[in-house]
Amino acid sequence: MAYWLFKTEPDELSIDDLAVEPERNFLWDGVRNYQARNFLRDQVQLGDKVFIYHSSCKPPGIAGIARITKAAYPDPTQFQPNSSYFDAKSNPAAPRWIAVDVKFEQKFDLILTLDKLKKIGTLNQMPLVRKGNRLSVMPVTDDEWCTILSLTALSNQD
DNA sequence: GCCAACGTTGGC
DNA sequence: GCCAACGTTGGC
Repeated sequence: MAYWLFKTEPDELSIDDLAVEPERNFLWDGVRNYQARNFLRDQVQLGDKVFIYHSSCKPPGIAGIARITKAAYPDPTQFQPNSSYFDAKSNPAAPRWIAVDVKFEQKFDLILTLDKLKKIGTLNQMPLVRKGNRLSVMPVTDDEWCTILSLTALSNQD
């Protein structure tokens, strides 16, 4: 089993949205970046755990955990003309964009803010904390996963 | 709302 | 294949 971090704008889909329907498998769609797509297509597997990161909000940070409940399949929104994710150049015979399904696992009591993550030296290899980073699907190492979990445990005691 | 950083596009 | 122009991301 591997670990990941997925970015989402909470206006679109938040950890709270997942938590409201904890048994539902949510389509994780709209990934339109090749590096992120390649991770989804080639490496994300059923059962993997995912940090859900809220971006473009105050404060940005990791809000909780989800689990992969369906591995790579064609993102249906690329073929839906009225979707904002529609891609006229994608061919149904060879779909360009990939989706997965996720399911709620856990919401952190407190959001683990980007500001706090940046202060942890051992996390400085994560693309997330790098200036200008835009990768919306990224791998998380075992060590990083454990470090981040320990931070939530600490912050939740405060 | 600003803008730096980055990825993509398309002319050449 | 280069690279300027453009559009998007996402923190601030």
